[in-house]
Amino acid sequence: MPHLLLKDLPRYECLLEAAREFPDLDPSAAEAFLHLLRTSDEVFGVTNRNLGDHNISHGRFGVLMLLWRSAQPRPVKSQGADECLSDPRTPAELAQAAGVTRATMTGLIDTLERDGFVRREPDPNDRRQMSVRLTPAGERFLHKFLPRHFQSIASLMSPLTETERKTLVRLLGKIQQQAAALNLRREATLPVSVS
Amino acid sequence: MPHLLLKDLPRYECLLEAAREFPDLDPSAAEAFLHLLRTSDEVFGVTNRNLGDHNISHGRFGVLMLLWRSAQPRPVKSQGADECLSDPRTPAELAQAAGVTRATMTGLIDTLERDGFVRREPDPNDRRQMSVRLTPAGERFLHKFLPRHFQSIASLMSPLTETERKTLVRLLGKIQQQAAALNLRREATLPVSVS
DNA sequence: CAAATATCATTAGGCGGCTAACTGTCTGCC
DNA sequence: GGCAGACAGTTAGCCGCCTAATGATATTTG
Repeated sequence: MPHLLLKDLPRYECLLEAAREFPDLDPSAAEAFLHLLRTSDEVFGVTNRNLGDHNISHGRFGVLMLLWRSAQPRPVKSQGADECLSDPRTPAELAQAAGVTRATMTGLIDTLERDGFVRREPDPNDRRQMSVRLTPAGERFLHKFLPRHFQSIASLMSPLTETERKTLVRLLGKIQQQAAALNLRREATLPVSVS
Repeated sequence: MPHLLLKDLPRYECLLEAAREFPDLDPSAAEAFLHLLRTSDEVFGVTNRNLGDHNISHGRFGVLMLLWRSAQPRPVKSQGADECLSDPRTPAELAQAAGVTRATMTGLIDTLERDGFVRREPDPNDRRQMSVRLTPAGERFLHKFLPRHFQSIASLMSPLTETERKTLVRLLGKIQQQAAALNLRREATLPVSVS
């Protein structure tokens, strides 16, 4: 299920050698970069295989999770301040929460509806909008699948101690912040030169 | 360019709460898992945008890199033991090195050839095989693009010190090994039950 | 030597990303 | 009240990933 390339990562000495030809190449940065993409790809593959056994993809699973969270009755403190996350129900909200375009969400909901996990209902107040909901079958699927999913994640991270996990999250956070900053800077500069 | 979902990660307290309902959920493992996928997706997006400016995708770029490495004259120590990596030339070798299927590689080479970066040539010894080579245009593209690419990577990793980069690579390595082990175990057990 | 098997590249069809363009509906402003 | 613009969802078309099947060619083996 890989989404990107370079199965065999170049050894560090090779990066050093290549850096002689390309002064912009920072070997330790490149090493971290390659390992990050490679590892996440491998991890993605593991969970994707589990999902594949149940004929579901990562994207569809994400939608089900968002809808499931919305469907929870929120027993206590239901009106107390902001909950953990809001309750997306419309395709646009789901797309926003999932980090995907609305067009893509349309496709995901299409297949989920076809497979009976989800139902579209027109919104009585705003006839532009739809309301998407989990069906009982969708809920049954999640209850059956989630324990297995969580076990996979726990197994994947089992080689790391609690401290190491915190360290990993902290380092990843720094990269994430930098990536977001770079993306923002592009969005700020590009639209001027486009069109 | 995201490939997976969950733009807004759940806060740690939410994971703790959810863990009460699902005993299999290990909160720190789930946190690390989500951050890993999210971060790599963001990083992927940054480099993919740079590539997109030049009308090239990550997958195609990987193929060009593999071919470029093959085309290098290897000035010194050219016969001395194993080089950094071997020299894939046929679609099957490229697919193997890139970690995609041969069918996918056919598609990648199709578009690269259409855009003039690559050329297919029949192998005179084995008429089943093709030989894929960089064109001068492909080489020119790499020489123009690589410095920019390396700068992006260096910028992405700039918030991390050398020590932190080593730590990150070490922790990722542990996860990668575990993921590979899980994938292998599946491959060992599944084929028995299949067909 | 011929038949079975393996291997190479490709094709066909599905899925899930994307962008761009379209349709219908609401909103805000004159 | 009516129209311009914003917004929701969809559609169409491209790309890259997959699996499965196909046809051509090598290789192994009886």
